[in-house]
Amino acid sequence: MAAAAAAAAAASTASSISALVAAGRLFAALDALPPSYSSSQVPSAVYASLLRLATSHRSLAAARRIATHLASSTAPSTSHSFTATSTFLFNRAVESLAACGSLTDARKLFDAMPRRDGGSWNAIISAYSRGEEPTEAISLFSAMNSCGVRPKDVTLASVLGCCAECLDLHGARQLHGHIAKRDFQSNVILGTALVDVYGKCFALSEARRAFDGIPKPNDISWNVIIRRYLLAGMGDMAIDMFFRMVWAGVSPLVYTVSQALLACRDNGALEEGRRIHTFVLRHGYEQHVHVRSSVVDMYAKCGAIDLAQRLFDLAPVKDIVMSTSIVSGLASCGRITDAKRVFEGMEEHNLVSWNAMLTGYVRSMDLTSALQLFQQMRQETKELDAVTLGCVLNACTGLLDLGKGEEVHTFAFKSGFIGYPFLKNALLRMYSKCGCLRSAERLLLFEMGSERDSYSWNSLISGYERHSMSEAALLALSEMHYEATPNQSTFSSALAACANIFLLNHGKQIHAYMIRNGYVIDDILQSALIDMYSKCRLFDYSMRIFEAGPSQDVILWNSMIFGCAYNGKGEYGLELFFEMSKQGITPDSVTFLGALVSCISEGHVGLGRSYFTQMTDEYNIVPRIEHYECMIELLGKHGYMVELEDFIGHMPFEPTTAMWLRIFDCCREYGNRKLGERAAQCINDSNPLTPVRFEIAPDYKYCDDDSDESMSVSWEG
DNA sequence: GCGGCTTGTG
Repeated sequence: MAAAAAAAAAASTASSISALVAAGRLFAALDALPPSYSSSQVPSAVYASLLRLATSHRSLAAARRIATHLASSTAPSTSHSFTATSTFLFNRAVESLAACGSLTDARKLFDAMPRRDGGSWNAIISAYSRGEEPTEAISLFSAMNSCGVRPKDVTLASVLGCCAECLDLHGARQLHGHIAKRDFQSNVILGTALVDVYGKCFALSEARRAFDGIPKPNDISWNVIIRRYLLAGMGDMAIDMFFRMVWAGVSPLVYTVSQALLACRDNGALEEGRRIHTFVLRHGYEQHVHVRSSVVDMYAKCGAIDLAQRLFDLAPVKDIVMSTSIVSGLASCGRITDAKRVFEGMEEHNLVSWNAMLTGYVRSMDLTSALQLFQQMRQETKELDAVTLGCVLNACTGLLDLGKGEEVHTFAFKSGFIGYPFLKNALLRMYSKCGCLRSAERLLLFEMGSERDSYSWNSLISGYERHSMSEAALLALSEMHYEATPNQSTFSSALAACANIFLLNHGKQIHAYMIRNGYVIDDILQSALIDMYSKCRLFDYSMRIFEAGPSQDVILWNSMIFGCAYNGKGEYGLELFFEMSKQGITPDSVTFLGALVSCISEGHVGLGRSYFTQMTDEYNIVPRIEHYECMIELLGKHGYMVELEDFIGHMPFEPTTAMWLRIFDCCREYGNRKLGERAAQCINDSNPLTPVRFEIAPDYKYCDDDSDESMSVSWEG
């Protein structure tokens, strides 16, 4: 009779709790729970519904009350009374505590359970894997295996996710073993999770094997392998997989189409990009704004800028992303004015579009405009980031403006953007180029730590090389070896360093090292080798390298023309100069410099003058200081003093002190007093502490254009 | 989920 009454009371308690739960009144329902010391039992369905409600309210307090109630009323100290039902409820409580934010509570409850099943392990492992402690999830997984509990597919999937997060390749391989043992390989979700974890750990061949092991990969599986290839920098494989996917009859996700187009962009794969574009049009993907943007971006970056521009003009909606793609595309192929027009026509600008325009100016070497745009940007927006600062730094680097570069450094430090490694690299490069090698060293050695990479070392090495510290450059190369892989840039600077100090054997060793290790000797390396061998007087070697790769690259020809000049074969250099124009290769300012140098050594004054005219008038190349120096040398060395005076009179700037010194010497040699005294005056103005005095050399060479001088020469020791 | 981001030759 009493038992029946108790049962009835319990039933009524249960139904009133259920009603409160149904009404969503969590705490009222909790208050209705019978005291845990009473003998009245709460049905498991009620606990379960309470826990669900606590979880949906994310109420840790509620979850704790339920867990405590559950623990005391199931009396876990007597493990024989701990039934499968209790285990089930405890598992739900563990999940709920974790979902409400307390991994600690979940873990305490899990540890207190006298009996656990696969679900318990799964609950706690999933909790850790969703929380911030993937490593703990992995070690719990090992503990579970030691207890002889066989993992379920969901557990394996969540632990795989943890391995991906910690880049735990070893763990992933072990899980792969479990998956194979349990014959879960045909499970497409697990198979895909495996591909993802291998891919994240950059073990792409294992990722591919796992992918190939999935009997029927779905769109997500394909998406994962394509994305992983792309993120690992293997764009060619990503593109290949995209076509295989289409071939296999699986419809790509919109996201996957964008990824494939990105891969084409990164690889400069215009042809494949075109094919994907056709696919996009045929299958209606062009309605997705992301895909359309990616198509435009792909064309813009693969050199089909006109096509990109046409698609852009036709686009019904020109959003900020697509416009930014066009701006950067136009700027990167030198059409900076067009880029500016699109940029100024945009309805709105954001950080990325400002940065794109800034980068455009920097790439076009219009550095003053870059700095002006930065000023404008500062006025119009408060936003700025590490990329912005990197652009400004690059402008400072190009202008060799150390002062402004240091200002950016200070700002980057104060604003915290210096935390971006690539910005530290930009700083390092700025200091290196500006010849401030001490600051560059300090940055690399003491402030970059593990962040330094081949970019950092390359900047330092090339800085040393450019600033006559060739030994330091080679020393840095050997130190770099311990922590970063040298690349083509590294070797071209190192070869230049060898050339500077005539370290032929060292240069040969670098050459051999590159061949042994399968480095591609591209045009720039080839020209560095030509330069090194010809400066070290191994003219035959440099000729052999020049002739080995028939190249259209003007740099290679430039190096060879200079190589001839170093080896007293100016005539041959001039033949090469003639030959290259015959082959349709456009000479650049350096080519003309080489031609002028050859004319100097061979005494072809008239030819040199006509090259100078040709350069400015036909090729619209603005002569640099070096060209003017060459012309002064050409005319002065061979005694064309009237022409020399005329030439410097027509220069757009006053000759530099170095030029005046050379002119001074030539005037002494050829007995030109008027110009010589003017030179002396200029030299003394700029260097008053060690004045020079003009005197005609006693053995001066007579020059008929200068007749005002007789033999009234005085010579003081 | 699309856009901006560093190293090399004379």
